[in-house]
Amino acid sequence: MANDNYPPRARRTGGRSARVHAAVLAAAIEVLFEDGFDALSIRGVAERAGVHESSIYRHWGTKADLVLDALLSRLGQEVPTPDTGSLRGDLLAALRAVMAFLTTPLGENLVRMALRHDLPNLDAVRDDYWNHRFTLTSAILDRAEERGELRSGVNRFLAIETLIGPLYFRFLLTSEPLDDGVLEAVVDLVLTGIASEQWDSHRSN
Amino acid sequence: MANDNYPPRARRTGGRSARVHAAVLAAAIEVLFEDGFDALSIRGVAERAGVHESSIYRHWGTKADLVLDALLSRLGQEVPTPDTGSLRGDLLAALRAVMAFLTTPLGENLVRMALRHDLPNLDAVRDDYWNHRFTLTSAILDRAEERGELRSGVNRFLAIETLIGPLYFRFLLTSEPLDDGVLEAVVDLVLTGIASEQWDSHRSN
DNA sequence: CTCCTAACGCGAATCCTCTCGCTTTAGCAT
DNA sequence: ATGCTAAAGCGAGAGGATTCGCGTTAGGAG
Repeated sequence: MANDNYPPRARRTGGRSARVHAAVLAAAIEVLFEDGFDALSIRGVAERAGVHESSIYRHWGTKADLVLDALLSRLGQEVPTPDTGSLRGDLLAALRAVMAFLTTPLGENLVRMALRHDLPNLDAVRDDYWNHRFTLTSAILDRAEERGELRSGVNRFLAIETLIGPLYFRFLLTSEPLDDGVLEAVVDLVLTGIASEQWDSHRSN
Repeated sequence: MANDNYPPRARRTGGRSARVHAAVLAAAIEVLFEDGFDALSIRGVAERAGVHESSIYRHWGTKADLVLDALLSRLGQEVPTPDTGSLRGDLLAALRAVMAFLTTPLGENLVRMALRHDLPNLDAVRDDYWNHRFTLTSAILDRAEERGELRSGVNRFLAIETLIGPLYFRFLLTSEPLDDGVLEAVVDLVLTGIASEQWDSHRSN
């Protein structure tokens, strides 16, 4: 491969391509929210978008990739990170926001897509997302520490995982309802736990 | 429907049917562990089992149902519930057992199947499983309470969820490694949390 | 030992996913 | 405007899931 860098011909991202791209994503979201992932067929999306099937396969390769991209294209609005003035209030509000997101068609579909392990490019996206979310949630703990509400040296990562974990556990694996009482209980449990110096051996923050 | 209860003709569960049934499940497990769920085809399983494709469809209906049944048929050995003498030791051992199970082909496949929401009969199976597991794990807390290591009134359900949740969260949604240090940290966090009387408002055990 | 019929074997047919090679349209650089 | 060619349209085709109707085999009850 002596000459690998030909002058790369200009990609065509505007005009027809952009139109097709947008129409397909919009149609995919529609079908997905109406009928669900299993019932979504590429042919159906193609027809609804007024586009040929093979165009979809050329651009996205597989049904899963298409749906993932469609969902991500809608992930504009963040799950908010609140500032209520107290650590407990902030954590509770944050968990409520997660719960609200999960009970959304977008949220539920996104989480279920994130569970797949057959999408090579998904790993990077997922890691980015969680890093972002952990950073945002860490701010809650930072503020509490500045306020003197939380001692220093608390491993944010583990604390946040212990808050979020039970929530996703219920949502994904259990038929138990996800009510507000559970959120409060988990918050109080973790709050007490991280307040103790017994936990200092697990810093590694 | 005046006469709904005909004398039900005897089902044929022995002989050839039993042979076919067993051969299919065995073949399904083999293919599943060798090639994974996506690569498993009904035709392949049928051929390996020396059985006709339509027999599989008649008995199981869908690929997902077949795989679920095959996995459940192997779920003989329980995840052990240890008795180390201390609450911390028991909980740690229990989480280690869960982790060990998850890193097993059987365990991982089973969990991923449990996430599906397109299997109508799965819900009951899953609920049974978790009830069973929660009962077993509750025994750890019961013993600790008898030993005087744990105050009374602790909501076992929530405590166990908070222990297990972060584990599954990492396993399913994060690329973070699931090492022993995490388990210890979670156990210590929950242990401190449930020891506090601040948590008494969330009994409802 | 003998029926009755449940469960199996067989193959056609439908509906998708996904791939390919070829033709046509239409961005974009000049 | 005009040419180059990326990206879209089109249709054939392989392969797997799932369904059905029909003929055959072999449990199991009497």
